[in-house]
Amino acid sequence: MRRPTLEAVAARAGVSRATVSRVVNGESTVGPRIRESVLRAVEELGYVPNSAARSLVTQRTDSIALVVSEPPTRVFSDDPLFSLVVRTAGAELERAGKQVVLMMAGSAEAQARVQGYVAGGHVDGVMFVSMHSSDPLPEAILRLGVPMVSYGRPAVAVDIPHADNDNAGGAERAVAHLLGAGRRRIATIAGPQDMIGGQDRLAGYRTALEGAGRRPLVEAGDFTRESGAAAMRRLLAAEPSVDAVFAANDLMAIGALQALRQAGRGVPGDVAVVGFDDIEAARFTDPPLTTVRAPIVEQAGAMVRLLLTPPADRESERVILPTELIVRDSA
Amino acid sequence: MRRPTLEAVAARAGVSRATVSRVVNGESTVGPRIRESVLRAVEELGYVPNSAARSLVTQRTDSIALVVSEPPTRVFSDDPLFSLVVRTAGAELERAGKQVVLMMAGSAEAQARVQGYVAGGHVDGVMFVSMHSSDPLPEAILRLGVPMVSYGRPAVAVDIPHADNDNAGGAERAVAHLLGAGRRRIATIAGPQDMIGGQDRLAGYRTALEGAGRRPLVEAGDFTRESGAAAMRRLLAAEPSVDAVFAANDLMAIGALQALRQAGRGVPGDVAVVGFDDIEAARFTDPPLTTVRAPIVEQAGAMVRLLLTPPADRESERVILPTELIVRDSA
DNA sequence: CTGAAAGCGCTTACAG
DNA sequence: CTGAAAGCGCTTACAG
Repeated sequence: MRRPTLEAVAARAGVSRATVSRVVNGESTVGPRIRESVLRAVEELGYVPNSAARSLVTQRTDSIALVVSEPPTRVFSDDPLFSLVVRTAGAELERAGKQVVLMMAGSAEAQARVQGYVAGGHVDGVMFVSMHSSDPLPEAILRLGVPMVSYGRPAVAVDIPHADNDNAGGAERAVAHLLGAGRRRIATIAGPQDMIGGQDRLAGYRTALEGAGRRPLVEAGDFTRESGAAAMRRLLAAEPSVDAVFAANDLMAIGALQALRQAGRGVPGDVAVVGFDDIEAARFTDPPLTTVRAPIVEQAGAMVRLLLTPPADRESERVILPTELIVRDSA
Repeated sequence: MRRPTLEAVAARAGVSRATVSRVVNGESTVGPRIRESVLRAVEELGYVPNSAARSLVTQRTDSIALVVSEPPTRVFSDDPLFSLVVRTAGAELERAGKQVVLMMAGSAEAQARVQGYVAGGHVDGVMFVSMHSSDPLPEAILRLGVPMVSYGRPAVAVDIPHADNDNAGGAERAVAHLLGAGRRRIATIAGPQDMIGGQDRLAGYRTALEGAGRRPLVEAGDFTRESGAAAMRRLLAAEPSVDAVFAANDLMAIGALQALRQAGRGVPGDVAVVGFDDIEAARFTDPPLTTVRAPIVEQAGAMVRLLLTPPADRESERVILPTELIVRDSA
């Protein structure tokens, strides 16, 4: 079942291939009669342009790579961040007539594959999600001259247009809330320090605490529930007097909630808990989680728009979205 | 910064384009000296084949479309099923040298786009995730003659190779567990009935209940936490004596847990709750959720292998994976 | 407004 | 084992 070609349509409509091409691509310089009959032939034959042929001559692919740089450990975690970013960006890109090629880049092998793919001219641009500071891809793609953008400020030295949110400010506000409620020993469960989100949220925590003349108390996690629970247990062991904890994301806050419950500590009575992200699960914990809302959907949209806008037309190479404290019952 | 072509490599190595092509594609019929010098030229020039040109002549694309057929309402839900399936399938496909093109098909417009894309010869195969019974795509793609597979038994009349899990059996086992624990009034929060998972899990519930001579009590949800909470409230209002509920997925079970908490009912004391899927969140609820484990990762892997295996070499066109009851504290 | 022709960068029979 | 040549299905100056 061979697909019909331009040639076939031309023959059927009794015109040249050039004319069919013009009609198919919506050029206005074709007479109405002819356009009409070409359209009919296209319809009858069920013609759809062969994209490989088209992209060979136009040097465009209308495809964008969405690169998720997560190591295997986190690949099977169920952080909703990925679904949300991937699906929002995907839908927006599709609306713009672009296709989304999803690429995992969590190992050196996978990174090499991504690089080869981009070098092979498969895509017109690349979007980075969840970048780590050791990621060699941005540098490599910069050399290839392919446009790129990043979800969040890049964790590497390469300067990449990006959409971020005010991670540090959000963290500061969370801690200020805890301080304002009279909490004295405020700990944090920090995220991975090779990621911007992890770094900035920790920085915000430190700023707020130090501004109040208090000493920081930090345990690190890796953004999974499991690691949040483990960090909370360490915190409880190291500093039994802890009466509040700011977790760098909601998943870790959920883990902390569980560890607290198992240790017999009441929330927020004994220990107040604040998360970050405001994922849907935050409304269903017991007690419902106070958290900092990260505008994930908006941020993904902004990133896509950045990539779709030619550099000359961009108002700015970076957009920073505000975060907002959502007070529920856990703090 | 034009990328080097075959031509350039050939010139540099002092051989014909045909020879370079053979070396690049790993054919064994090239003399070692020549191969050596071609490889050197490739290296020096940083040559990477242009995939559009290659696919124009080979008629292959080495790309696979992963079609997620969710309507907007669920697009922004954070069901981890999608991340898991998308990322597992993606990683496996990449390992096989295929690229994954992610496509959302939640509206008629989006469906048309997918169809056009597949018709345009962009992909060698398509994988359906989360299919609804009204989906016109399987039929359309069948006509195009492009190979396809489905995650779960297809919800449409088209016969598609697929990897499924034993949804009905799992549901039966869940209800049997409840019956065995002496529960008398066992309700279910069913999933969408235009999806196979929703249908089969409800069927399993009915089979088990009727086998025990009990009357079914059904409220429907749409697989979101919110809908699970709402269904639980309706159940409580309609039948205050309900002492157990089987939710067709964990997210709805989590919603039910919240509604029960708000209604002052103890779990499992007053009402036992069983979910389905065993997503990571199930281990972090209060109390931890008893649920039926769906082998999501294995199922995604099986689906990929099905697509990658030529029809003639397949042992079967459908693989059904077992489910397992995971007993925690909620039932 | 329409067409003839060149060319995008590869692969693959076909000769030798 | 290697090369000359045709051809994959399009688009786009260039003429007219």
